[in-house]
Amino acid sequence: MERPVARSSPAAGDPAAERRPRGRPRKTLHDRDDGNRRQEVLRAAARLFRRKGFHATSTRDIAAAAGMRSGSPFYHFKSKGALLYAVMEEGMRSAILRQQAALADAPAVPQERLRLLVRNHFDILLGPGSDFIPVMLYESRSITARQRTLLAQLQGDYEAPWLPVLDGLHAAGRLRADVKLARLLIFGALNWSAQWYDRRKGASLDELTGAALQLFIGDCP
Amino acid sequence: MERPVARSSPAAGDPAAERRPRGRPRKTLHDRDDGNRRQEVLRAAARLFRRKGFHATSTRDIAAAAGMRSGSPFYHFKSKGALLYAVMEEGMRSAILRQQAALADAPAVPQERLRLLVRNHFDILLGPGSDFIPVMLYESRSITARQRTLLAQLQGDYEAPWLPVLDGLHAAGRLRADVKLARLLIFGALNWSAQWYDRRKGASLDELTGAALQLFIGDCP
DNA sequence: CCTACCGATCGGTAGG
DNA sequence: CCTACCGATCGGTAGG
Repeated sequence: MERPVARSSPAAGDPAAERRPRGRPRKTLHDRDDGNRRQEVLRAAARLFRRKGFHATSTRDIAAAAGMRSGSPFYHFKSKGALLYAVMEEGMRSAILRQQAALADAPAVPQERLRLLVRNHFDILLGPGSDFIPVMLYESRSITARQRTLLAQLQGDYEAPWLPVLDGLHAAGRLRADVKLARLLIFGALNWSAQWYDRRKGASLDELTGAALQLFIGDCP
Repeated sequence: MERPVARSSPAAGDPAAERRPRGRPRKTLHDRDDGNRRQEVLRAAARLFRRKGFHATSTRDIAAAAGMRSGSPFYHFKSKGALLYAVMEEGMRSAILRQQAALADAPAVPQERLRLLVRNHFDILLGPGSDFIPVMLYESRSITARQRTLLAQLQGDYEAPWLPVLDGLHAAGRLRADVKLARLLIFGALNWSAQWYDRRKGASLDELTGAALQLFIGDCP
């Protein structure tokens, strides 16, 4: 949808390309049009949007980070805004898949399911390659209302498995607060970690998960 | 420091000012140079920075919101960045004062002190005129390292009263998690509310406070 | 605080 | 995907 229906034929056979004097650096001689360029643009954008913010990042920054010229990102995405949305959507789809995988072999006891959900959430937010979801969390002002609606559906899918778990803990008396508010407060506690967590120092994700579980559902009895 | 040492004399006596044909709207005939214009710029900036973000807000937007021409904000602030920092610093100084006032007649029991701190935090974050602190929380990427250092000191002052309270709750067994991590998670849960709370619907700040207290220190026994 | 203005940067596009 | 380019906008300033 962001990509033209038909692409021009590959540059192969273009004599100028073979004689190119000092081309920009390429990883290999044959990686052009290998279909990964779009992903590279997406990854570069996620990284820069997270570090500097959407409006502080120029499409030229993104192009340079992906080893392209300034106009080339627009071959893959029809606008800067479409690129931002693509980062967010990709982040959500990946998060949902990873969450489903994490729950696949989970026990039914809500306390352990919550631990898996929290641990997975931290991993999505703070683990390697974790730029996409923070961008979604912190740049939502910059997308259109329609895009926000579409994302809200994916977020609903992501939150769906949390609700029965929290309800179960509430029913068991381990979560005293109103479940609706508790959910919002819990996501806040987790999401905010993207602002302060430093992978190279401090607690591990397991320690973080343990602290969160203790904070939310204690171990009083 | 952001304002020139000496100001030119007031416009009084300037004949052109008296003959001004159709001036931009003024609230009164005598409010020029009344010293409030700087505050109006600051408030307009806080409002716009919060709603649209720092980089998505132009100094022209701010000028218009304050009823000025495009160049005039620079009479009060030497740059857009200085204006952003002024919003953040003003927000922190105000928050510290309000917190001190809230604690002035507080009981010594940690549970009730935490309730006061949380309730006051929500008020600072979500109450009327609450644009300054959200800007500080969500636009910190856009200030310089030196400014971040200065703000960190004010944030330290703000967090200072929380630490003995959390330590007390930990010692009493009401807060099981590591205190350092608990503090970060708690502030996350509270600060994230700026993203979803809607004053016109949903819970009141008292209900929010109650839910937060239940979530963090339960009421198990 | 306004007027008039400047240089720089930016998103985006035509054509190949 | 590059080259060459455009119109718009932006932060900021001189001078009054």
